[in-house]
Amino acid sequence: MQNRKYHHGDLRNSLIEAGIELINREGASVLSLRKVAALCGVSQAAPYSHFQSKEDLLGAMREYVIEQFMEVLETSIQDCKDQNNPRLLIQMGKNYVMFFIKNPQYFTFIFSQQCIEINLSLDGDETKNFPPFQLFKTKAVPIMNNLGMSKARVEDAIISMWATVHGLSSIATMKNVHYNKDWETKIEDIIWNIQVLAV
Amino acid sequence: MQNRKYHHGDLRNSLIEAGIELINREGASVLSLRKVAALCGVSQAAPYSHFQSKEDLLGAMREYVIEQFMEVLETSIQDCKDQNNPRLLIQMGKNYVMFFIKNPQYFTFIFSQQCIEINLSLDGDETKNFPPFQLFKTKAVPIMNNLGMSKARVEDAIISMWATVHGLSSIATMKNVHYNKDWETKIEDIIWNIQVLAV
DNA sequence: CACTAAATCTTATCAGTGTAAAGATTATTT
DNA sequence: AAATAATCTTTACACTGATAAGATTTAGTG
Repeated sequence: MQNRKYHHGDLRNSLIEAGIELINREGASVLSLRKVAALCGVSQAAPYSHFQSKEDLLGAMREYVIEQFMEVLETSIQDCKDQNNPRLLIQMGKNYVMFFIKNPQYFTFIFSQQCIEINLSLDGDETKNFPPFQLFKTKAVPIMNNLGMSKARVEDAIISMWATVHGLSSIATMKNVHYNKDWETKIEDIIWNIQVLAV
Repeated sequence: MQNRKYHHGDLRNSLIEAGIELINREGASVLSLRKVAALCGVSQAAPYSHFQSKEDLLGAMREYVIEQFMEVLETSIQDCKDQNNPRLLIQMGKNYVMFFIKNPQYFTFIFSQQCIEINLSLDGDETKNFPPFQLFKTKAVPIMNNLGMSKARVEDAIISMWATVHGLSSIATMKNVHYNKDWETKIEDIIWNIQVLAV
């Protein structure tokens, strides 16, 4: 990308992508603004024309990753014929975990900083809700209603299921985890232990 | 703690405790060796007489926290009369989550760096296994065997249950999480959604 | 077109960080 | 008591996030 031009042209996006490349290559803990700038061929202070702070760039990178994440989750919905089958939730959970297994650095990157807004209740403000969870909730509520569950139990079950899938992602992306089976084929069995789905 | 003596006397432990105090006060992301040293009243390079690197000190702090964590889990075992009742597992899970709700900084501190060794399989090397998981496994296996489950299903159920509890801790300790109920009274309901326990 | 204002980038420069080296001080061992 | 080891201080270096002042380019206005 290094051009002799004074103006880069698309520096904002380049910084985001360079940052993500560095995270995948070296990990988020050793990421520096200067490395990102160097990778884009600009000076150390150049990023400050597009981002107020390092945290601001990290926030934009996070949004970028979450968008990719959302695309993966949405395909798992479109691939399902019967939108009322609990299997849809399993498939979403599977794709949830597999996304982080395929991109191990992303899990801690997204969740380590505690800047994510989450509304666990069924009612309440959904505008600022963490999009992946918001999507899961939207799909899970009608399916669980369909199974004749009470509102309170639906809420519990949604939290329970998301916690399982989320925790599984956390565990599977740990560096020194020993598991002698293939996650892709096993995840489904593990998620099936949620009582709701076994009905 | 600041003494006029040249030798501190118990600097190694003081550094660990000061570091943990700073984590609880300001968070792990802004922790520096120099602040920890200053809090102990010693020079910036003094920690290097006891720890090879910052990461080395963080490792010792992590062990310290995990010990506290283990004590909490072990009391939940001793408080249970019937060691074969699945309720024991619920109680462990409850204490697992509540420990992190009471110490919100500890979750990311322990798990964000990926230095934890975990063996998910039922057989294999247990010596270097993450002690809290190792303890959970030891207690869960006989209880689940008692329920007449196959070895494969036991393994799945253990991972499933731990993932739920672990994920619940991750979610509950996020900074901007909105939940209009009391965790302490609700956790149990949520964990009960694991199929095994509902048998 | 010329001129101005805004946007973008560079070059210092700063305080704070982890870490290493060399030396000072105290404790331990012989 | 002397020698050795352990502990701590001082100094120094490279790297970091961030700011300020200035250079360069682009966009907008008459």
